[in-house]
Amino acid sequence: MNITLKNGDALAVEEGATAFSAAQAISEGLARAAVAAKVNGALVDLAHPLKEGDSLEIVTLKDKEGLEVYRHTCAHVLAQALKTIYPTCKLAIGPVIDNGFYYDVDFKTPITMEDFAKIEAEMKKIVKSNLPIERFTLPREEAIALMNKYGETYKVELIRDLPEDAELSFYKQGAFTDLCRGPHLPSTGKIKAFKLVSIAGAYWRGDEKKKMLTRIYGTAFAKKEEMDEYFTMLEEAKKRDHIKLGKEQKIFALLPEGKGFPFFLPNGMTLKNILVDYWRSLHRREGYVEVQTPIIMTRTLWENSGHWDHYKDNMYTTKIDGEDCAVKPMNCPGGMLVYKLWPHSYKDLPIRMGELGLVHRHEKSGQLHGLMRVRCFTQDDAHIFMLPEQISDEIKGVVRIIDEVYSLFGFKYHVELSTRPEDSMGSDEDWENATAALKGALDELGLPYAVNEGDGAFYGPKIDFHLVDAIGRTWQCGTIQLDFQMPQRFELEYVGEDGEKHRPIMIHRVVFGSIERFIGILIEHYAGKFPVWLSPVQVKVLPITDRAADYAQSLADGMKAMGLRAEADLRKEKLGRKIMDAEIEKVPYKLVVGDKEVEEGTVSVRKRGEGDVGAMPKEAFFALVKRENDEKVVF
RNA sequence: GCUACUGUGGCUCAGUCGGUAGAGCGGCUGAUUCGUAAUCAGCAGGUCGCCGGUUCAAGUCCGGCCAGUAGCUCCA
Repeated sequence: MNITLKNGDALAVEEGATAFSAAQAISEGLARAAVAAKVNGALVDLAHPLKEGDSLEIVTLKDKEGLEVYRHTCAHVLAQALKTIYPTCKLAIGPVIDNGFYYDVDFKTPITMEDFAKIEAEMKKIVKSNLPIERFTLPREEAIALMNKYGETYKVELIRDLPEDAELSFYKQGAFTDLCRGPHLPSTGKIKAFKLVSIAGAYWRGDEKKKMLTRIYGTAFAKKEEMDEYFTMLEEAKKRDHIKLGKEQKIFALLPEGKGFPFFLPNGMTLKNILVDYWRSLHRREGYVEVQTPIIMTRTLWENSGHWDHYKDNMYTTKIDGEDCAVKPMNCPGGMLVYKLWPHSYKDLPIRMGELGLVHRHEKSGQLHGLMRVRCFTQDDAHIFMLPEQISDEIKGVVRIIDEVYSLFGFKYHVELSTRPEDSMGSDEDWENATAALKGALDELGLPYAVNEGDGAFYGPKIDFHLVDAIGRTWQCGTIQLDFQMPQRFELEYVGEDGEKHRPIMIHRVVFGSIERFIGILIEHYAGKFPVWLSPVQVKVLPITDRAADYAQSLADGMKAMGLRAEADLRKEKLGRKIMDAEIEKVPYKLVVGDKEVEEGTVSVRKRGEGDVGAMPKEAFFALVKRENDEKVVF
């Protein structure tokens, strides 16, 4: 019989062939590398039988899905090891995640990371015995009976919650059987490199009202070297931790007196102001105006905007002269009020109204994390009011800005479209139109995107931008949200060409997202080594002796006069010490000046990451730094 | 908020079986004027997160609270 391979070739295989035997027919090497297969597009086990006309793709560890199958099997090996060592533990779920896998387990007595060695040893034993992994299915009642027999009450609950007609598949390796959709490796011996990573509490089914189980995280890689690389990356991420660097480089401070409310120190403020200045000049160029609306406004406003209904748990409230008020968690209602101050003509639209708005949100205490998750932050917000026919151009304009900004910092990014969440307001029709409008703009731009069902804002669907940092982690920053609700609730209007009143369309958008968080991301992205244009101190002048002090100071002053950020280190320390301190501060340029430089009017330049790069006339150096500062050079 | 872990001078950390607190860096003072990652000496600085308990005795053991960290849930 014939099957079609992924590349369109036909392959003749015997009756009763499986994905594995087909792989063998192609080459023994491919069969060895195979971990799973895709038959007619669906990921299946290698033992999956083929029938006439099937299309087949062999999945190896080089494929994302292949690695997932591999890790999933590793999760089962973990589960088997746990059941061997702790026969009374109950298994919940054991899925694959981005960098590995986990298994949620209910232990009679809790375990700790100290037990990992013992568990890993048992896992190694299972891998070494190279147990074949077999799939079988059972009718619902028999499946429940089997899991009850093993005391797996969580699995029983899972089965009961599956749809009536769902196929219940099990995977058996040695004496261990687990409910699982699969697919899996053909045998446990295929696993080469794995490690248990950490342990944490996790609610059964993610519900904080349900029991907390023990989650054991692990990871697995095709080769030991790849795993080592991964752990090296984690170490690197640890070194870049913005909380650590933010403290070392005196960028921000977190104090118990303001839990979740960061203090910005002089260096951090320099950084923040640079970003804000850049943001302002960019938005001026793009035809935005800027407003500032109050931080505290009356409860009635928040009721009108819908925030009171949908967001009040996260809002700080207060009373002023007996009137209920709330601190803004979002800027939009203020923006609506500004729009309504005077009548608008269709000729005025679009109005692009920016606001660097300080918002406060009561996040749960356990959620707070450095600058990444705080209780007050500055959104680089803007509301664009427009005619229906302007939607596409405006969205494209915002996408262009976001692209320009992220590229400036050397970020790559990907895009997601988030649709209507359960807790939301507005008619289905509005939501469909809004979602279609966003989709249309993305399609016209040819931007690839993933759809994130149910993850939109309560007032409208959104396009999210996830940027990828220097070590491959992703962060959600920019969003574009289309909103039919606010204009209705606030009865926004413009007078059209026909002399009639119409309702404008509105989008909310942010580029940085939160400036505070963006700074956190930048710290980790650059590992604290900011490019010249972002560095709080760009140049440090280091006189070797007191005789060069005046010259050093004049150099620093000269650069300051040019709008650069320079300092002279006039301490009575040896040069080595001054260099070390400036290196620790991660200053991009150090200028060593001694008698020779004073006499010649030169500077000896030491560049961050490169060391001594030789002497040059001071004017030449000034021009060089000035250019780097103005060009916003990224490295 | 939940679970686990952590909390010792400004910072990084040591402190054994409960016996009354230690280092380095930083700061201050003095000396040193030196060419590409730590000059030397002296001095000051701590209710060991807070409150309570056990004990002749608590940084150390127990309980509560506060704060932080890793996750869960949520989210920019």
